[in-house]
Amino acid sequence: MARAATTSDAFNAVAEPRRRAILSSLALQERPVGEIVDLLGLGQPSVSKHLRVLLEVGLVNVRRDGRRMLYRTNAEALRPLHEWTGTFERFWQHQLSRIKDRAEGKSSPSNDTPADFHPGRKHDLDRNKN
Amino acid sequence: MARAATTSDAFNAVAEPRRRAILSSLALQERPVGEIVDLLGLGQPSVSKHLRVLLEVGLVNVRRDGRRMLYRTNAEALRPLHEWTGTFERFWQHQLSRIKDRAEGKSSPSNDTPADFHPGRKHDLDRNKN
DNA sequence: TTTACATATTCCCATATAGGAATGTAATGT
DNA sequence: ACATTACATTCCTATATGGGAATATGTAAA
Repeated sequence: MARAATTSDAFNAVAEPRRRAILSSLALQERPVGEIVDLLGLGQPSVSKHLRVLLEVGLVNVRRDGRRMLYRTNAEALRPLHEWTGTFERFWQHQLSRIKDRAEGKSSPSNDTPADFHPGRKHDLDRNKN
Repeated sequence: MARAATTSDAFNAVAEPRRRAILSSLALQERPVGEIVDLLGLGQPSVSKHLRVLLEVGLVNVRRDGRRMLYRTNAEALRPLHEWTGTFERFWQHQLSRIKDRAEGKSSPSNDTPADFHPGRKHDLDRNKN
């Protein structure tokens, strides 16, 4: 099998650095495609295609304004990522505090297994794949 | 150009769901490969290859114990991911309060909320193979 | 209508998968 | 030495990708 589609979930979508750059540029304000092209110095078709991927996984929204399409980041779609990585937070905190604890003669605290990420609902975009 | 290598960074490495499962299973304690194979029900070569990817981006560590290789998650390598997604946190918090405000009947002064537009409702996105 | 502008889509293709089978390699046991 | 255990690597292949050029689509202006 090949790699999972970039449109399969937010994890795959943000694996591409330009898409992360696009998301950052659209977090504060919506922008037309051409502005993203100028800002990031990418080709227009390339930006359009990246936006399409982001749109399919719900990471951005669009609305039309005349002949322009205004895109905007939908931060909510990044929460699964933040929460999954957050499951590991105490492990790296542990490492930092372990040195201190050791110096203070404390015993190691409780542990629990990080959650497996449940992909949850995919967008209802893949109706076409049988 | 093709897609970036899975080994190019943590973002690409964790895009694969099995690798995320592996990371979760190794966060708490180190395990030999065979145990991961049993736990996740994957093929041994497959697990070895995933571990190799994770190792290359620093998401796991290894140490040899006799004929076994004991792997362990290095949570620290997930911090960049957590921090990057964290930069968007205030945006989804913003959205949540907006939703709450609406549910509580508070009036929203101006319409700074771009109409939520989701593709795939009107037309089917034909994702055909060429 | 004709033209210009803004964006989306198509075509082409070199590249990196991910899985399974087969095989290689290292360490241990007898 | 030989068999066994535990992993790693190689070979094979269908598939999705991302970029650029060319083209299509859609909307507004002349």
